Amino acid sequence: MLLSILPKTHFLHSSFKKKMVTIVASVSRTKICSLTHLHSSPETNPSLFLFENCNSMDQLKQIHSQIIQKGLGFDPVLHSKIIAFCCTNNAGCMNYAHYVFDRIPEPNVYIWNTMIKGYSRINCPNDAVSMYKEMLEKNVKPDNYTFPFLLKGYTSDVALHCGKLVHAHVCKFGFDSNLFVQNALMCMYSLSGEMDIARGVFDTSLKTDVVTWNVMISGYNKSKLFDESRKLFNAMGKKGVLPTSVTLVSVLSACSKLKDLDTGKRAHQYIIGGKVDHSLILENTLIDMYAACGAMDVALRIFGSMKKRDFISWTAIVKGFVNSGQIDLAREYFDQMPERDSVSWTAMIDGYLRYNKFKEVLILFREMQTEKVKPDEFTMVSVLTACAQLGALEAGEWVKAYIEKNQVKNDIYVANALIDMYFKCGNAEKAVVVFEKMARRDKFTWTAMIVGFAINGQGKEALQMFYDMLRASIAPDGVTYIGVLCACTHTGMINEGRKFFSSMTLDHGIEPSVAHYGCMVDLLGRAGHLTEAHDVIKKMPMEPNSIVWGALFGACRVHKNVEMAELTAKQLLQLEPGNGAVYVLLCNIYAVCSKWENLREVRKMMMDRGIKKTPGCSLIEMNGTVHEFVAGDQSHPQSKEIYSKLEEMMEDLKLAGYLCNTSEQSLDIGEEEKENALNRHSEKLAIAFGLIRKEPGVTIRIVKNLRICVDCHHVVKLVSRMYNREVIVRDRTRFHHFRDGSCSCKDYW
DNA sequence: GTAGGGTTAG
Repeated sequence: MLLSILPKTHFLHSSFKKKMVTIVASVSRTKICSLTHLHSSPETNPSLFLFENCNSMDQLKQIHSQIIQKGLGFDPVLHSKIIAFCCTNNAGCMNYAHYVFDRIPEPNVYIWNTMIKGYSRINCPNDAVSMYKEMLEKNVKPDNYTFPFLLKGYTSDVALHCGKLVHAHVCKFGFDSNLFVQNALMCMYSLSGEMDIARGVFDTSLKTDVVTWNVMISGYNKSKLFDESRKLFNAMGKKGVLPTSVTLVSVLSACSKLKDLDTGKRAHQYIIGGKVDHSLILENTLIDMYAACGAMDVALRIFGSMKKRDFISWTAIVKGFVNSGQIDLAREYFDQMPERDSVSWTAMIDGYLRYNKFKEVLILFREMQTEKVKPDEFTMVSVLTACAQLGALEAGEWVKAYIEKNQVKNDIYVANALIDMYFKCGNAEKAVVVFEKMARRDKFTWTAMIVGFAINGQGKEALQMFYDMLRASIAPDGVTYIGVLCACTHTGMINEGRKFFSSMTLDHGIEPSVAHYGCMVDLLGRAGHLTEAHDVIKKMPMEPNSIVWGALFGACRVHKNVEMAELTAKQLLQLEPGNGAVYVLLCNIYAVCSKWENLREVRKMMMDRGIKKTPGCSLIEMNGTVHEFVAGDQSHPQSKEIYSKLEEMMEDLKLAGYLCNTSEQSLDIGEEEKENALNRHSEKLAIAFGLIRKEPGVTIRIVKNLRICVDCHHVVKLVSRMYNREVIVRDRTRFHHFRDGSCSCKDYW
């Protein structure tokens, strides 16, 4: 457009140098070119000087127009200069470059290269590829510069799609032994995750330099093959190739992931020895490595001696304290940070998540918003996981809406976390909606669906998912099979469970872990096959842990088998002498079988050993806030109302024929007292609170830390019918969906 | 006349 309205060019002026000075003065307020510069210049093509200080497209266009005015419009060197500016300068514009390019009758390979480089630089690999193709069509042969420029702009998609073809061209045109081209090829293969091919190029290259090694090491890091990175670092040491700071950054990052303090220290030695340049990035990776390896003293020393720190330095320290379990210290440093980006916030949020401080996660997330830091997809995964753990559906829904409204990157991790959140909040329907909308599904997606259906008592759907997964050619892993076995357990599918247990090894080569044996014991035990379950324990190739024995123990309680319970309890207490739950469960069993003498013994044992039972605790969410109740809790601000509602509720139930089931009460006390204690169970308090505060017809959702007791289970069933209220209780192992007087678990839990 | 490599989080 601009060029078409420019005046026609005339002839070459004799006093060209003088004229150019006038041009410079007139075309721009910025003095592009100084007089001294001009005086010391060659007479041949003085307009080249104009480009030296040009720093905007505006200036470039004016220079261009003057060039045309002066009749230099056909000078190939000046064209190259214009294109080079557009293709390499930050202010450059590729559309303008292409415009000029199209007006060159026969561009040489240098100009083609520059155009390719330009498109790569602005991350338009497809345009770069088009240029390359056009160049071949015009019979211009690529040279050794062409391929590094072309490959530089590749994204992983383009690399996967046409990387190998370009590699073939490299060989065809005879550049496969050019060092720069080889390095570019390796870099391209690393990008598409094809490290084996990258390694092939590396191994066959006759000439290498330190960049070659750096490309390979960072490539292995990209593919999370940190052990290979370390091996290459060792190998380059043996070959006498000196690492640069780039090498060390990659190697230290790998050491951080591998928690390899020894290699990390060796890398550090190069820095101490002054063999490489210091940089902020290098210091940050050093801190990260020491912090990840638990050497917080060294990490802090480096941190303290740094002249300049950025939020990555601070975040590395916060993360280090999180790793070492010092969450309060992590918070102290976090609070002191002069600046925090979303990564810093996520590090702290993730810290709370890892130490099961889920409420703190939500609080911190809210704070993050008041500070106007935009959360990213990593933050969302952590927050959604916390919502899942809390069973906080409202908060989870809010996060989902936030993601959509703020266009946070909705990747496969976020979708997987959403599925998990919905299932752990007892909402299978919405989990399915997320699942169906996903463009890509991985092993974790399918496993989340299988486990999700399983814990929600939808065994058939879980197994259907498993078959769909196999049909989609996604290989299951050990965790997938935990879900499959769990689905069989929760719905009493014993034969299917047996079948899957053997097929996991036979068909998929997955060796059962202790957890899988635990599932089998649970499956058989719950169904009443106590002896067979015990046989599984006896025959398993590894030492049974407390979870395995615990599964059998639970089965003994359900099936009232005192003898095996005692045998199991003995094993359990050997493994975990301080586990209060075992004593409590043993008391329960004695109570169910009215063995009061034994019960008293166990209680005495508990007293002597100072063992306390884990207090039952129930959570209920109200308008995004999580309320927590423990048995007999009176700390809630609405406590009075809650207790009177609870009393009213129990009266209503009694009128409807409810009889208190105190059989599981281990206390050797009077019936009335037992009943009283039962009535104060945390889930009953939470339900009473829910009935007061939640509108009629709104589902009441409760999350309990322990297994729901027989009496509470019975009560909730009646509540669901009498008040026409859907109640969903998530206990330690699974969900109970109560509707119209019955429970999804079919009383099998 | 033009080339290549790096840090933090699931």
